[in-house]
Amino acid sequence: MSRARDRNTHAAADTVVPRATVARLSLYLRQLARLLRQGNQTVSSSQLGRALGITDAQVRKDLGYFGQFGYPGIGYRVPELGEAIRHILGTDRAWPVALVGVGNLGRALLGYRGFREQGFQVAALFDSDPAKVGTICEGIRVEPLDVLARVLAERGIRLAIIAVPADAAQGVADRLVVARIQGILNFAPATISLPEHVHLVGVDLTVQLEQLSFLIAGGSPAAAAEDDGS
Amino acid sequence: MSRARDRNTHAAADTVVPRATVARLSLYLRQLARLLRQGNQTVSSSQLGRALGITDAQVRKDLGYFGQFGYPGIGYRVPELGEAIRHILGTDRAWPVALVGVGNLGRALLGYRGFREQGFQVAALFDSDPAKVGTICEGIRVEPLDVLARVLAERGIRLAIIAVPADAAQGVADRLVVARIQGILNFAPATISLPEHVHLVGVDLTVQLEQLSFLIAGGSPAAAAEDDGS
DNA sequence: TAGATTGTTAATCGATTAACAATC
DNA sequence: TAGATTGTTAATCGATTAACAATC
Repeated sequence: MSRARDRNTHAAADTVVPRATVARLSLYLRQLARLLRQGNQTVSSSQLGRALGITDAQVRKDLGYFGQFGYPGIGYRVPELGEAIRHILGTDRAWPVALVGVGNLGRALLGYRGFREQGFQVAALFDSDPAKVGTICEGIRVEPLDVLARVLAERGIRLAIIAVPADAAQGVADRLVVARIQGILNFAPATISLPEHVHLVGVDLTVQLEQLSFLIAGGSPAAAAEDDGS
Repeated sequence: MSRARDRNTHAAADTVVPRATVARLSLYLRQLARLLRQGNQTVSSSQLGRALGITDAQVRKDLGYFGQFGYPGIGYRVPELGEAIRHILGTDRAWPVALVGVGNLGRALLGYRGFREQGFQVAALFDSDPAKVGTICEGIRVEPLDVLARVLAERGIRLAIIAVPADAAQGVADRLVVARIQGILNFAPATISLPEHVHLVGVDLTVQLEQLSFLIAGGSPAAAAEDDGS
């Protein structure tokens, strides 16, 4: 379809892509959306990098893992590169996801517009609390964990979000694995272990919070030793 | 006080600690809490590493940035190491934080127990929506952004959480900087830029979600090129 | 003492950056 | 054509792992 796509579009099948590269792909996509809104038709690796605080070489290297998308002397065509990245990330499709845990955090995630914008649609809700089972949130009935496997299969769900308390997280993960889940986004502040073939991405607020605390509490080993000066 | 603390407890003042090391410190702390609950008095670097899926050398190296906490032949004393890490992370103190943006996500964060458990206490709420200003959430009055500087100073707040829409994030960040904030935890899916001296930790759900999508959509460059084979 | 385990230095691995021929 | 910018290889940088003398 697009010119760049016609060209050599994949590296060797066994090339390993660093996680950091995939994370930056999301940032490129976000910046491309902004550029498109502003009416820019092309962008160079150095412009893209400058906006995100990374080098131009990094931008080109990241994209280079997936193919050739640019035009020497010109740069990248904004709409075309956006489409290509969306395809790489798999966000050019709709992903139905299951949300396990309809507590405080779970309900907030359910109301989070960003999910739908990114092509993720919560298609099933689960909770272990009998008082919550049967209630309706955002139009979806809360199901008990027993029917996990059946519901996932019926609704073609391959992704799950865990938003349960830390001590319940591993148990839920195990049940999701049995129900043949393929990827888990874990919000519980817990280290969970999974078989190789199930992908895990963790959003650990505790860790992030402690990072920040560390940074402002002093941040250097010396400061940690010096103690309460001030 | 404790024996380990008496010994050489800090590296050279200019040693740079990798962010990844700080993140792992949080995981060590979490595992130590579990061990303590189970009644373990000591733990070795290899036990700690095995529980978290990292090498024993990594554990010792991470701790080595901050001092000597172990006992050759024995390992680490669980309560003592826990205390030491809490001190390094700065979570042995209470941190009052400001929460900007009392929407869906903001209110969920407000109700999140994990914050308080980690020593963070939301001590001020802000929102730009006049309809929300003056309302009370969890016992705290929502203030307008105009009074940011005064309220932060009055309540001794050095940390802020941004939970506003993406297009408002940079503006809020700028106002926080003017109000002399020292660290920001940003939940808005936006790249924000700050002066050097203000610390930033981002929790970017979009990026995490796209990571997961990438992993299950294929994950390899080849899969991205192969297209819809399923 | 013998066995276990630390703290730390050296070796390895992987990711970022620089450089530049090829291309528009 | 001259100027700009890519894709990619080589050089650099930083983080992880291995190894081992010192210590309990």
